Amino acid sequence: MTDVRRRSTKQREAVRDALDAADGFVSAQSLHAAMRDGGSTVGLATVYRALATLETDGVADAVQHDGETVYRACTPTHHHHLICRECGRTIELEADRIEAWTQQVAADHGYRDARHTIEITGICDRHAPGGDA
Amino acid sequence: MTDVRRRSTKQREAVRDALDAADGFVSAQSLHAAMRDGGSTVGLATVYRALATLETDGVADAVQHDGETVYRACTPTHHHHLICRECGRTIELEADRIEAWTQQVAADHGYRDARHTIEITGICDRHAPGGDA
DNA sequence: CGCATTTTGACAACGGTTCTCATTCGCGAG
DNA sequence: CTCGCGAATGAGAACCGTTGTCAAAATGCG
Repeated sequence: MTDVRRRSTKQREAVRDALDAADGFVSAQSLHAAMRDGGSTVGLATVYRALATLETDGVADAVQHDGETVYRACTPTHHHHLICRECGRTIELEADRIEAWTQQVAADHGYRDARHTIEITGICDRHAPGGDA
Repeated sequence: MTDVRRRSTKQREAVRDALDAADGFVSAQSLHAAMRDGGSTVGLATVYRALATLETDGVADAVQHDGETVYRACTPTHHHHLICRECGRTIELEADRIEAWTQQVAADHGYRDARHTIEITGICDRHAPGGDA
């Protein structure tokens, strides 16, 4: 399952570079825009495809955000995110306890090959307490 | 924040009923189809709106599934889900430890009003181990 | 080099969700 | 009970992110 026949193309590399250069999470569209802005002529569909393969390869991290799929170059270690609902500032979290817990829970119920998604959102301290609903 | 001016309409009740009657998670579209199938004339947009308010009211649970938002009548207590990737069979989970952990982590980083999303997926034991990738 | 195969790019098509807006309905006031 | 205001509805268009199509170009192996 890991030996996917895959050619190396400059487009895919370009997407990967752009993703590395991006600060936090970016959507396929904005990444495409940024690339085009930087002189690249890569097509939108290609960006989508590249991002998908990048995720499959474990190089990119995909998260659903408000109906949009946002990607991010991810560190090799498994982690989760703490995201500010106001500004999108993201902090990476690692918690072995939680990893263990999810595996345990899945196993307890007879579920194999457990994966999990954990996202914590909040309002970070850079925002005045009275400013929002 | 909890006193949203809200009228009670038969449409919303119908949606709520339909959601209660549904087995597991259902999309707005399929719920609408089921309702129409059952003689209701509620519009699709209304189903979307009702589902949204239902979620706001804590009566329904929304989960993203493959680009679709699926809803489910949920128990009043906060919980998460363990979902089979093969058949969609769902088990509700409750874990105070995890709740506490998320709050703690958010607070540690100066994030207020923390919310979280936790989904665990796996392959449940009703499926033969050798059948899939 | 030559060929089989993969990948690309432009754009159409798709699907889910949201918006628009005139009409209807709920519900409190009189 | 009736009136009236504003929320809720419904039909369909509009939106938007994403995926499919398909001919042309690129890749890499022999």
